[in-house]
Amino acid sequence: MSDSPRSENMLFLTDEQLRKGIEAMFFAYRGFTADPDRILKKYGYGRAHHRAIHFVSRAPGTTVNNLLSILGVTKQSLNRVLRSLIADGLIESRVGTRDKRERHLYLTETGKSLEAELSDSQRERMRDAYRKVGPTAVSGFREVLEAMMDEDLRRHFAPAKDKK
Amino acid sequence: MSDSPRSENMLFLTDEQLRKGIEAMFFAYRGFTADPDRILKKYGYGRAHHRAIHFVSRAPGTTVNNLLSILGVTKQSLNRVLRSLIADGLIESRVGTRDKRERHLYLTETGKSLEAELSDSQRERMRDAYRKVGPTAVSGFREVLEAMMDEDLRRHFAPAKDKK
DNA sequence: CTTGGAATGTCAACAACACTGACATAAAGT
DNA sequence: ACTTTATGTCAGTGTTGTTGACATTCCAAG
Repeated sequence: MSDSPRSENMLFLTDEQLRKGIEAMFFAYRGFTADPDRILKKYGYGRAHHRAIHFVSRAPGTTVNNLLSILGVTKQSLNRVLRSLIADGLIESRVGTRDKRERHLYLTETGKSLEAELSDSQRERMRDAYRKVGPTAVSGFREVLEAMMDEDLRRHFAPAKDKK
Repeated sequence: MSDSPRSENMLFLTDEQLRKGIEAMFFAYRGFTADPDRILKKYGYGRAHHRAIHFVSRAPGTTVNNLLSILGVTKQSLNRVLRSLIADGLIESRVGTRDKRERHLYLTETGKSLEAELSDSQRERMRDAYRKVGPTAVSGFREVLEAMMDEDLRRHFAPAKDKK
């Protein structure tokens, strides 16, 4: 391998290419959060509320502790957000039946409707982007994202991926 | 095309697939910023400082106004960050020669060294992810990201892409 | 030349949301 | 009984966004 047969395949690993990837990530994430941010502002909420709503919607009945480990914030920080969502009637907190220390979280009808409004807007942007580039690019996109996550995050993300 | 030959190619546009893409974006971005965040904390800086340093490094001599339109924040917000970076001797602000209202920004040697430390760590993560998935996936990744940006952001991002 | 507006940047005050630390309560496990 | 776990709360702090007010500089119309 004197002439390094792989070298032509490694051009995407130059510092310049990587810098472009970094900036693309920055700008894309901004675009990605722009629509929900606009909607949230109407209701006086922020991104933290969106994340809580999203993951409660994805896993109804989840506990506060579950949410904490997924979101990776402190309980004080999460609690401030949950308190306002519960007070406003978007999230319902039920004391656990088996373990009464736990609080299980559910979206109310109002909560579901905000969740739908938020995820519709975000899905629409993602759908537009996906449609533009086609399934092959999308699959590459997902591969890179998963490779970029921390290992412990991947666990939360795709727990049922081994059914291949 | 009575049986819709494209339908099998549209499976990646289901709500479930889109939701997964949304979450992947969330988790990947967190991993993406984790390393720089750790480094920045050592010096008492935050993400805003990173962004300022990054774009000053990319375009030395840029003006505050330029930076504002790229970063999409208010000038007051940027100014606080710039002030501390200038006070700490990481960025140098030179009054414009042609237009004395403008301030042109440059990294000092100290600034360059922090920039290198930050971008090295971020590039390393991106390089690892890229290596894992290969050039085809990377190209798809970049395509989706660019499609997901806002149009006005894409302008800042790839101004010299027409040399095809 | 002067005056007034536009562009550029700075300072001050405030809000959102993350953090740490300390503490309270209730329930479960040993 | 004692410890651990799950949750919630209070107080304080830091980063980063916001708006408002203001200073400086440039430029162009009178």
